[in-house]
Amino acid sequence: MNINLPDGSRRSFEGENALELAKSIGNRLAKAALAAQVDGKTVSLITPLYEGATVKILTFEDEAGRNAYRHTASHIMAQAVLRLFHERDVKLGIGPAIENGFYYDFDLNGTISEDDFPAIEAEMKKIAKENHLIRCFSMPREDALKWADETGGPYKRELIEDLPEDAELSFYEQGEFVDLCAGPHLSSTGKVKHFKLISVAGAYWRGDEKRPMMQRIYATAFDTKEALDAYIFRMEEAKKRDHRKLGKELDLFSLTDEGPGFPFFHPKGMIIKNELIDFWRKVHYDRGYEEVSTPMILSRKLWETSGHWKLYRDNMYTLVIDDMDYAIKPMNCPGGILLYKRKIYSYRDFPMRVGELGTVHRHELSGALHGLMRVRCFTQDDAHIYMTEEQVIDEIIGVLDLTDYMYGVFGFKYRVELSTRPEKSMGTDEQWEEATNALRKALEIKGWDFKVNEGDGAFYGPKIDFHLEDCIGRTWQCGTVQLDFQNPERFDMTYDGADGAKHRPVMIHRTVYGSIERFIGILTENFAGAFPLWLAPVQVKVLTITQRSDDAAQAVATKLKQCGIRAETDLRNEKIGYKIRQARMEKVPYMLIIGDREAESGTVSVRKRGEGEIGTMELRAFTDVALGEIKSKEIF
RNA sequence: GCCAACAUAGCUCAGUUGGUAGAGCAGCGCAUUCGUAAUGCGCAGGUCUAGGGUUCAAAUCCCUAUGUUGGCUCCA
Repeated sequence: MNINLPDGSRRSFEGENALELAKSIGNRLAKAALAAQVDGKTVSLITPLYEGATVKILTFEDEAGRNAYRHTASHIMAQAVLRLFHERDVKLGIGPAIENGFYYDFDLNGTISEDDFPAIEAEMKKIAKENHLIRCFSMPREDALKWADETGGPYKRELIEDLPEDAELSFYEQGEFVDLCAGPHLSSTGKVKHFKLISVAGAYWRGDEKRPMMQRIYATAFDTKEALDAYIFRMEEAKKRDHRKLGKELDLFSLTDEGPGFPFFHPKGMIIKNELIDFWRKVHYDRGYEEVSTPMILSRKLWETSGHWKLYRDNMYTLVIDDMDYAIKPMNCPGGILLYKRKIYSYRDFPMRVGELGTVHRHELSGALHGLMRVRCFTQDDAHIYMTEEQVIDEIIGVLDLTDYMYGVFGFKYRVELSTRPEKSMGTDEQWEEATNALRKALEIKGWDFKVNEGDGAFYGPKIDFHLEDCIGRTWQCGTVQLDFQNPERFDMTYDGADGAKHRPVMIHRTVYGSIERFIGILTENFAGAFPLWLAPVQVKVLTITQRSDDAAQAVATKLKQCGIRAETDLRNEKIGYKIRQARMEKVPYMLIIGDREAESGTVSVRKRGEGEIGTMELRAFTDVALGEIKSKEIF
């Protein structure tokens, strides 16, 4: 048979499938081969090839190869669960490969716990060792439904029913186990060698909270033991950077049982928060933003006008004052709009950029709370931009540039998503269409890659979201740009146009940090607590070797503070090694060590975080370096 | 909110099959005055998350509540 290889070359070989092709190319490739890509479609290695096809052999290096490997591992896991718990009426859900692993959803009597993992893993090893051939076949719809009723179960039946009439219903079989599955899979169970079950969790069937809750087993699989061990080690290491752990160790913030989801900021955490705010103010002032502040509590009437009372009620904390209903603000916009309405605007005032560091309260579900990442009280670095329709694209681009610039200062990579109309929303389809297109167009002009997130917009408009990663790769939405055609109408906002007539302004809601709390969480994890100098709560620690140098050390610290550098002294009667160790654990960027020699010559011995001793110098030389580093917001 | 697991000193954690609570670090005191990741000795510190129940006896077993963790849902 003749086929084309990805590099464009043609190849003839004896045989009919990709496995035989791989063997003809080389033994190592045949061993590493997991699946094949035939004219762009991923298939099993034993799927027959056809004359003239372009074929790429997939290994664990390829995403599609990894997915096939892990998908097969998930079938092996399901097979093991069926064997072990056959008396518990196991019904299968779905079991896909995901980033870094795979899962399978089960519905069964009783619960699966982590205590069951060793038995499941042992059974999986057995199934792998039995080395069942994995065969793909398809069934007519009628037979497939019959299969579902007899063995597949109600969830599989639902999946079959939801597939289009003309869809091919493919099944994969390994030993006694058969599953409805689009595939592709490895050629046999023996190819799956290194796997580990990670956790069990509840998961609603098809992600719908009104449907039954399944038990999901998360697991991972790799092609070599080394890769599996390395992954497990990496995850363990990553957990050491968890902001909840570092927040406690570095004394930045805390959460108490008395206020679930309501964070407390300690003095050191407050320094970081204030530095972020100072930076934010400077950047926004430079870009033509003004700053306002609106009240925490406003009346029900306002929230009815804005639509929150109807569409956001479950998340609002309400209270009664003088027999009238009020709500603690869950968003800043309605208050901001009241400010807008205090006077009459001209088109000449536009675009008008109004910022607000607004603290909002939202009743988030208890199970959703997560350190500083998901809280019930947080400060948004909000801003509302009022403009004419012609100014919309430029203003969106301005916000995208601003966000890109600010994230760049922290060295963050981010992912962009465009979120469209949700079910609970207001406005006409045309308005949504127009607003969504404006956002899309701005992204296209920037030439940025973005993912469309259907139905994830705010209830008053579509949005562009910026997502940042935490220590173990979970992403959190931070910055957002939301286009709002609704509120200007609901609040009857106007401006005077060049034609002398009243016009409706367009409104953008936007944040860069998103929530200062969440951003601090992301910062902490990304820097593993070793904040760049400008953010470090303690920038310099002055350590003495003996108490003879106390006066000199105190003089140095005073001088540093006069220069605007956050300095602390450690004058305890302890050995220098002990003080250094402690300052290192506190991740202080610079240590200045003062002994008799330095005290006498008026110098400081400098230790830099991550580098160790960098030499003895005049204090003035050190402050020049430090102040330069602070000013430039150097990351490393 | 839902599913599961967990909750012991300021922190990190021990605590066998139920027999009445322990370590390290941190803190305090004393000695030591030391040159780049831990000086020694001593002292103090806990209604074992809360409330019920079983038992002669509960940190340990059972219920309930609260909180936390991993997910689902949701979201900045």
